Amino acid sequence: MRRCCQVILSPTRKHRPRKGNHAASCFCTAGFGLPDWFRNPKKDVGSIDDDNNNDDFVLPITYDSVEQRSHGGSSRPLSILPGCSTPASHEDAEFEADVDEVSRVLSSRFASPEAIVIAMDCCPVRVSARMVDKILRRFGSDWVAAFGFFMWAGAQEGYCHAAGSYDLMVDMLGKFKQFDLMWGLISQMHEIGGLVSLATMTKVMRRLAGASRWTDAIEAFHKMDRFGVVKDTKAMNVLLDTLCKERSVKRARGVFQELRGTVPPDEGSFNTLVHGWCKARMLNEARDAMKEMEEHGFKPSVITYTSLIEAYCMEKDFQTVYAILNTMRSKGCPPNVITYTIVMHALGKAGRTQEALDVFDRVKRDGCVPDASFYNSLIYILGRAGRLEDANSMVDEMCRSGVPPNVATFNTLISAACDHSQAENALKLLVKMEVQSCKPDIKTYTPLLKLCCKKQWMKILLFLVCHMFKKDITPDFSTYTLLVSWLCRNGKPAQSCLFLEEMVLKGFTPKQETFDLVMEKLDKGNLHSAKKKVQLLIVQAAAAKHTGSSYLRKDAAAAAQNCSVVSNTCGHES
DNA sequence: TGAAGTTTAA
Repeated sequence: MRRCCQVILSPTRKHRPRKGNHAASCFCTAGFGLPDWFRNPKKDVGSIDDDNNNDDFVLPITYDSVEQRSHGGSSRPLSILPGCSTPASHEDAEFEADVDEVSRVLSSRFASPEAIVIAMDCCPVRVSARMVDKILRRFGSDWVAAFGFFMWAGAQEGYCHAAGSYDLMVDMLGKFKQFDLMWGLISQMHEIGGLVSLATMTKVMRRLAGASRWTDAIEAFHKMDRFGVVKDTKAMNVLLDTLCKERSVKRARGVFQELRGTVPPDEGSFNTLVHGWCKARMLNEARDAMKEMEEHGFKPSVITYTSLIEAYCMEKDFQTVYAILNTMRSKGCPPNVITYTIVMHALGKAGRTQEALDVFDRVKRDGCVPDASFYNSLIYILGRAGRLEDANSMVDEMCRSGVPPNVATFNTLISAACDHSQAENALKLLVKMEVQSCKPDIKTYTPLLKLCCKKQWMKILLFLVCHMFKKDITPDFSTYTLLVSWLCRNGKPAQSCLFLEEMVLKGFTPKQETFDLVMEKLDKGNLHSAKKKVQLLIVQAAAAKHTGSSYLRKDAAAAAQNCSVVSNTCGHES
């Protein structure tokens, strides 16, 4: 029997959502909704296992509200459904409608930012800094859409981009390695009138170094006075920190030696270097930097010692760690909550759970006040040791101590619950976040997505993906990679292709092994037409990577039309 | 995000 597995990825004419009823067109008829067990938590979690006779799987194609059809229009369930909130005022409602309208336009794949500018011209919305901010964040993993919108918005009468919006766009172009466009924007900012700040140049330097263009990052520092940004100690420290954090502490030392005659270093400059050497696990150099620090008249501080302690923690040399702690106390530079967090965490990770918990007592004895990160680390250790109840009760202790749990707290708990296959508890925590107005991030979803892939819970996976979109959290490169490979390994190769195509269309270049894995599984499943499509994707991705051009989508969009993992049937074809 | 610490995952 031919099993039909409809996979729709991006909007085609046929599936283009109609205005005003986008929600219903988000999903194919087979239905995606809040799972029953979720509204009825008493139901056995085992029953959420996806019914395998329902393979319809469609990614959300708009960012509009997901419809409430799963509620049957009656009482509102305990819901983390996106789109439930009602705008506070008429103005808010108008804003939300405009944002949805822009999102609808941008969600159709365009060949270039210029094509978006043209398409946007029939979009009657009111541009504001708030809207630009919202759209840039929402399309944070789609630079073509974001930049097209940004150019269009900047050309609207009565509106000028704020410096902060420019910085956001600069950062995004840098994130996607569109450095020519990035520099073009910087020039524009400068010509308009002094909009380039150290904040702007910080993003430039960090993105360049992040792309292993260390020399360009240093060059950017040298030429920043052309844009009216002063090359002072603060600016130098940013460059040093950037180089250290982006795997090039030796270049940082070079820059430091070169600049020392013109830019006076401060305590921060030395601490940055010490930390850089420590992270690179080059302890002799770290100690040398500490000596040099003292020669310059700066005493090593709690920050300096903490960096050193962290390095010995990485070496699992706890004897030296305890010795440094004693030195600190004797020198009148006692460890603080950050120092203790590092030590406790390292002990926990090394499996020395009890010793780690003893640090908690020491902290209290020292009169040191635990903060959220400290508690989060403690929760992580308890979760790792399988003590989930203790981990959860730690949240109560946090609240009692006046330290409210934050995203990382929930993420840690959710991750621990998922690790122990406690899906229901994990999802309850997601609800609790919503109730406590704690905004989830990508790390909130990753363990949940992983669990869904493992268990083949396709409906819940889709539910979560929609929930993410509504919260303006789009999968990043590693999340896409993980979704593709997990689905593949867990018997859902067709669904895996969806994410693979989405990934390529968004301008990410999947790793060769990701392609290889998908091809292998499609081969095994005799999914020949899907295989052809993936072969096309490989070509597209390679072409996009090679040209690095902003027009990569011209091919991608055209290929998507033909290749159509879009509105297509990948069944067994033999 | 960024002079030190916590959460994903290969």
